[in-house]
Amino acid sequence: MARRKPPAQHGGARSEDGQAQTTTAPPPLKRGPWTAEEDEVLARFVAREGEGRWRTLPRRAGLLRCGKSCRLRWMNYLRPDIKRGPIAEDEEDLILRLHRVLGNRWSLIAGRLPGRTDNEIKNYWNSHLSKKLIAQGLDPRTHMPLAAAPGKTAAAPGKTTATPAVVPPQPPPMPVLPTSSAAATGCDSPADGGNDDLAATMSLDTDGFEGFGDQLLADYAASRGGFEDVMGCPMVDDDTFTSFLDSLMNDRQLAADRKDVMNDQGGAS
DNA sequence: AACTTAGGCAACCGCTTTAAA
DNA sequence: CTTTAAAGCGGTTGCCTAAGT
Repeated sequence: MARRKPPAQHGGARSEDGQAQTTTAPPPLKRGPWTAEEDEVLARFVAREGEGRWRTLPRRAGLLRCGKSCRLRWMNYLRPDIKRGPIAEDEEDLILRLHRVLGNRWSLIAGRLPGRTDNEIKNYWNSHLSKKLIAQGLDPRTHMPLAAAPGKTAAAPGKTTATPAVVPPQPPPMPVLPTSSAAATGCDSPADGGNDDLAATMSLDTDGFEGFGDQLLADYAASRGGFEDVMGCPMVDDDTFTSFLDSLMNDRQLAADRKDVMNDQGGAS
């Protein structure tokens, strides 16, 4: 399935990055749904030449698509390791837990679900899981009870009897994310719509919020033998981060960690 | 049976980050 | 150090289909 507005003959030639083009009359790029033939051409080309150099790939492969489109098609559909079929219950549970920790970091979440793409998870979240949380009276962005969200008085749609099952009373901890290329620099960029935005939308005190996550990560990392602290951002390697995530996604561990942190903060501040 | 509405999802857009020149 | 190109990411769009009226 795939639809997009028809070629639209780009109102002013633009590159795949949306930047103005100055070069001479490029062939009109095809847009919209991919055909089986195009899929085959792309798959065969990538199998032969490997991934990368997406910008020049269409020309080399003989496709009338922009490189971005080729990359997306490959990443989200043609890659051989992509898992097909509905999201399993355990996968759904994992997504929920990861989202509670990571927020809308779809690529990071997808990285922990082998065979699933960020796009797939994002779509699944928006169409299924967010509604599921709302039905449980939880804010899908914060995983906090809707009624308790500051500035919001409205209860869940089906408010009356549908009280949330088990509600974590604290905000999700937000560690620095050193995994994957995008997060390789450690500190989250305020401009990437990541944790800072999330913190803001959670209407939480930012310092307390960050302190909470950092403190939790610090405690954890310390228990693992410590870590560097660069520019105020704890830096951990991928293994540590993975373990950290694992621990966060273990409810009992999470509860214990949170209790410790809350005790620390309650007594210190 | 015909029409309307809502859900699902692939693809595109715009922006940021990273790497190379 | 600055500029530019390439890649990656999250948000959004819009079509198809199923469900509802």
